[in-house]
Amino acid sequence: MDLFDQKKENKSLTSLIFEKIREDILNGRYATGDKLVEIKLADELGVSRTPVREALKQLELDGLVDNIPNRGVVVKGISKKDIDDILAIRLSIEGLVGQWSAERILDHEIKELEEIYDLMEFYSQKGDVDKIFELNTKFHETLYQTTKSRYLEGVLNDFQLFIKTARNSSLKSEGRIQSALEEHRQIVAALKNHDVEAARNALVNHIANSNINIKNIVQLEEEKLKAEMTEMTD
Amino acid sequence: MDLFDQKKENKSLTSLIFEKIREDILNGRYATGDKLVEIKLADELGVSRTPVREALKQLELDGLVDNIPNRGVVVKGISKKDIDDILAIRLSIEGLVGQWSAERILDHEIKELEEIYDLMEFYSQKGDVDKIFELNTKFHETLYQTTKSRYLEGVLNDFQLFIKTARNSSLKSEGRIQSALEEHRQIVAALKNHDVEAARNALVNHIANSNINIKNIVQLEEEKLKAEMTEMTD
DNA sequence: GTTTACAAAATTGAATAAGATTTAATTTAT
DNA sequence: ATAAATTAAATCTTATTCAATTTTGTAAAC
Repeated sequence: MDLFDQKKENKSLTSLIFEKIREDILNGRYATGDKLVEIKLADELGVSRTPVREALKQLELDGLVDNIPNRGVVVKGISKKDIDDILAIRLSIEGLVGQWSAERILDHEIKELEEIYDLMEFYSQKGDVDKIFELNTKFHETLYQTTKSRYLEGVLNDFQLFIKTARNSSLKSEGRIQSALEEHRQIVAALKNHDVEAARNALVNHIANSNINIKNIVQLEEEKLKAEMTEMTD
Repeated sequence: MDLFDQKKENKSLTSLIFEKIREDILNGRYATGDKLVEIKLADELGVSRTPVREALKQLELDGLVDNIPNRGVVVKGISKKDIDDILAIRLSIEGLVGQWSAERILDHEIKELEEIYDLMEFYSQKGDVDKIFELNTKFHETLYQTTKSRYLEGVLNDFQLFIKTARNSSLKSEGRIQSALEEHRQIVAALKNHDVEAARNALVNHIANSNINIKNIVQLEEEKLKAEMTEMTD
């Protein structure tokens, strides 16, 4: 595989492989229960076992795989229950994001959020969903940065990544992009005024709405999957 | 070093080394900015470079060290600001712990918490502070388990570990053990009744008090340190 | 005295080999 | 057919090697 021929951005092979496998798990290429064999992955990626092992050890810490000593690693992945859990935890933290961000955000960060907002508006008019996905993720990542808390940022970035697929499908549902845009607008406005309470409310409101939407989508997709399954056996 | 002569509990060398170095960082044996050289650590621990490398990669993901490609890893550690951050985040999540625990706790888990509580009471009468530290950590770990949420559990266990030192010193302050015991009692009582609101309140109250205490201790210790520093230069 | 240049040393990154250990699968013996 | 023994497969760990990169030490140049 030529993915790793020229190393990018001064990153180690290990971290590239880590991100690749993580992506493959979160995108569903590897399903829960799949066994990840070091030498297979190494051959597949065209590297030696060493960086693969290191990446797998990191994935273990990330909770995406189980590493049973002397037996190897199996994929854990993200279940529907996991998504529910993450959404609830996220909801109970995002108020703090609003508070800290309103207190600590810098002028250039406000500008950055405004730019992302404008771009989202632009691409929503063009109907470019992929760009919107990307910008939506970036909006929240940038927001997390403004809190100046590496722990808050770390936890929420992880969560965001874990539920990425569900989040993206949810944005496709009727009218969600428009409402999300309006919610983003309110968040930015509150932050611009450094209004702690307004920022808290705007963020909690946004995440609560997002959660409802994501849960609906996950539910729908599960039912669709079930219908397909019964169709198969009929 | 004979720490790793006979491997414990079916754990890999890598994870033992990971825990050892993490412990050394959190206990202050390695200070922020210290460089961790693979071969030195390997010699020190009497193992080869490979498991040390894997452990360091895990520590990087844990946020306790920075890994700069081709330059090595340096210790990040936990600053006073980090502790403040973690306390605030913890406070905003623990309500959820109360809720989920009250909804999902099993009978045998209630018994387990009661036993830990009884033991803490016993050792507090004996004045065995180390045992109390241990039991206090165990109480909260057990509590996190009862939520049946691997993410909530994971995040909070990490946080608890990161602020372990501060938490322990805080328990030493006058009367804190007694008040903490009373708060634990209220938590268990609420959980036993599966009373969601009461559990939320009891937990938020406990964590809020704990936070105040920890902040005071951290503040005091910092001032003491500063006083010593100026004493040196006088 | 400070800076610059360059070679040497040290460290990490990655690959590979090899033996030990553990687990899983297969065969053999009863 | 079950139990025991053997074989096979995969991981764990050590060890060695080479390349790439950074750091250090030294000397020349300003």
